[in-house]
Amino acid sequence: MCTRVQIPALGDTHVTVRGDPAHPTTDDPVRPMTDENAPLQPTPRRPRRVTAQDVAQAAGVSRTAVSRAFNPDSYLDPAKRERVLKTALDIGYRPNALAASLQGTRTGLVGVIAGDLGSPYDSEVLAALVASLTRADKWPLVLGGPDAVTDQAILSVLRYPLDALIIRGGSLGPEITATCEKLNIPMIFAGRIGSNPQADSVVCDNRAGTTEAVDLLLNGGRRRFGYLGGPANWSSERERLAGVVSRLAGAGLALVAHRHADYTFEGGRRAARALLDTRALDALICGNDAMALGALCCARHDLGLAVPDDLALVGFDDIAMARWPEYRLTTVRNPIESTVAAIVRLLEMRMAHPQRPAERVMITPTLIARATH
Amino acid sequence: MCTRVQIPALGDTHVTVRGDPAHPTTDDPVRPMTDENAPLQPTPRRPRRVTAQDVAQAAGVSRTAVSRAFNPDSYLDPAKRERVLKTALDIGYRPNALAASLQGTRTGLVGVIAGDLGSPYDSEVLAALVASLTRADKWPLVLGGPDAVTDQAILSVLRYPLDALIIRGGSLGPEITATCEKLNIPMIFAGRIGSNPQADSVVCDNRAGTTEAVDLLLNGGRRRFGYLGGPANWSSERERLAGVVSRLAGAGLALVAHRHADYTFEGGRRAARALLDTRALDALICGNDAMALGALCCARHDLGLAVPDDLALVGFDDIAMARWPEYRLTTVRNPIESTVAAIVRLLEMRMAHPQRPAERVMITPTLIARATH
DNA sequence: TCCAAATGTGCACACGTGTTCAGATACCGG
DNA sequence: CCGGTATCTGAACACGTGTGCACATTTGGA
Repeated sequence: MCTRVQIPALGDTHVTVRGDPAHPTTDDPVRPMTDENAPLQPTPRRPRRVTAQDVAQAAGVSRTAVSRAFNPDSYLDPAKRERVLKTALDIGYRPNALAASLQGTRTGLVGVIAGDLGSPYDSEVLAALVASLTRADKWPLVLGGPDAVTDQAILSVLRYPLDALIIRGGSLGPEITATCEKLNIPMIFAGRIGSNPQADSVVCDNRAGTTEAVDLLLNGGRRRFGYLGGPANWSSERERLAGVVSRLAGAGLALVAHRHADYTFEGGRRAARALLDTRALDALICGNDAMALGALCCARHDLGLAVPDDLALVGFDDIAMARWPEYRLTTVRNPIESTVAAIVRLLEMRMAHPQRPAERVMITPTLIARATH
Repeated sequence: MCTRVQIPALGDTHVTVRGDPAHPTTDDPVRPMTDENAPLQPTPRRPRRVTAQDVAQAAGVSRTAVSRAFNPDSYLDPAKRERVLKTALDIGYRPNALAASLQGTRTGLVGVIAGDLGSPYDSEVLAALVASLTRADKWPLVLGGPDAVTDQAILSVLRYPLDALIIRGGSLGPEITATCEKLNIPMIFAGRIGSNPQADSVVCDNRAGTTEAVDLLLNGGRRRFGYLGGPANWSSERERLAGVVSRLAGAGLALVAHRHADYTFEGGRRAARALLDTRALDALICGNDAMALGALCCARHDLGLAVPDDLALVGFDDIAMARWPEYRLTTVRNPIESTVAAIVRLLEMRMAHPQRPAERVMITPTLIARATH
């Protein structure tokens, strides 16, 4: 009953505002019946939004003038423009970016595929990326979370006319890539070699990173190396491993032990246990910091090893916690700021020159020596 | 002159594109000239997208049929539907969700204001929220990062017809709230009392949380309490403080010391130093876990205090690191899963019943006793 | 005073989609 | 074979915006 009264009221403003979409009133006789099974109607339509037409009417100008008032490039009498903007503010009008995008303008929407967001490093990157995109007037449509980044989900998000798609984490089926290309949505890969080399990408020089780590430990006199990596099928992971192996080979050494886990603290802790139980190692290099911290925890608490005396430990990424006094983890910094800056730069270049050849930015990691080596 | 030439050329391909996307060749005679001052043209238009019309042409059906093929509610001959979907897949067509939303359908876009994303708890909540929204077929437009959530940014994002706006962190100017209401965009507040009580909100029972923490410490024989809080103007912060103060008062006690910091590890560490230097406390309650960990670090390393023997320490939130063996922080869990579930539920209810009265969900935190009390 | 140039404005179209409505086609009983 | 009905389909409109083009108005100079 209450709603009955309210809806015509709404419809009333509705009617006066526009020409005459008399829908609501025509529907009314039916409403009382449908009210009960309201849940049945699948999705109630979005309530009407204030439009440029409304502003025009309120300000006594043409709709065109309203449009021009909001676009600095178009000409409009300054006084009139001010008046329009004033009344727009009053009645709470915002130009509908979606309707505008039908004209061929950019949408400003950028898809961001963020992976499972489980690891602290991923979270830090996402935070920095979101902040940078916001500053660059690009609005990130974020896809992420454990098991949430399915092909289905990506296809759904591709229904929106995105200016670009940033892939950082998660893997992309080939049909997704193909769809993107057909839809003319440029892709920017970050963190892993782009599966198709004709897309922009930002990659870390993973080999150089772990090579440097091995060097540090060799100089420290370590000889019996272990490696604790992430999922073996990730290309970045393979590169990190390759850096370790090849540098060791250069010194006439080979890995004593070697294992893959899931890039998490707990996973690292468990895998480290299996790796260290034999006490055959004096150095352990980890594929990321979360696992390195897990390994550190394992060494200290589960096995009673002294770090770095009994065991040297090096991580990868340099997450915030690696700096914390409890850990002071020696690690290879995978610099977030430069990575994000590179992504945004590639994005802006791509927007400005859609046809330019793909660029690949290589980020050089730096060794951060702290207290675990 | 150059632009003069280019515009007809563009218009030309534009027309022919339907059948023949001959862009490059037609443009070619002009390109060499425009290439030089290409940066001058402000924003090149978004390249054309495959449309339903293209599919219709390719499949030899009407555009209407294509539309129907993608909407299960509309009727279409099954064989024809299949053929349409097939060719759509071939040429990589996806219905344009934005154009569709002009019809009044929901956009599926949800704004998420995530605050500065500095704290681990915020990141964890964001990750969980993004994942849940993805599963609920809602696509989050995330705004966050230090200094990135300005009123200007929020107004920008309001140009998109959002189905709803989720505010968790950051503060909202009153004019933003007003604009949202005028635009008919429902708001859902999480983590703090909604500034306007007629909006949906999910709040944690902060008072109950810190009350329970004080109880635990009182039972443990502590008497000289300190409190280390976050920014004093946050309502959630005030409630946590109030819980401490009032429970202490109930026991005939008062806070010995009391300080505000910025909710970060380092901030907590510094503030704890100032707070603990006098050694007048035997219990310290912190407004969140990050600061509690900082305080723990300070107690152990900077001051050489034994925790919990010299000092009991309790945090708030229960972030992942609180569980780590290095810390084993006793804390008040601010449950992420229930919070996010509540947000999504409120969102779905609001979508289904736009006119329903505002609901406020209270989340009850639970004390997690670990090793610092 | 008159004309050309400059300035300001509104009409009308386009964008890509969902949906209504009337018309076309197939089916079936008489 | 005919008429009625159920099934299927395409033309046309609406959604909210940007913009080219033509027209209206003002300005300046001779």
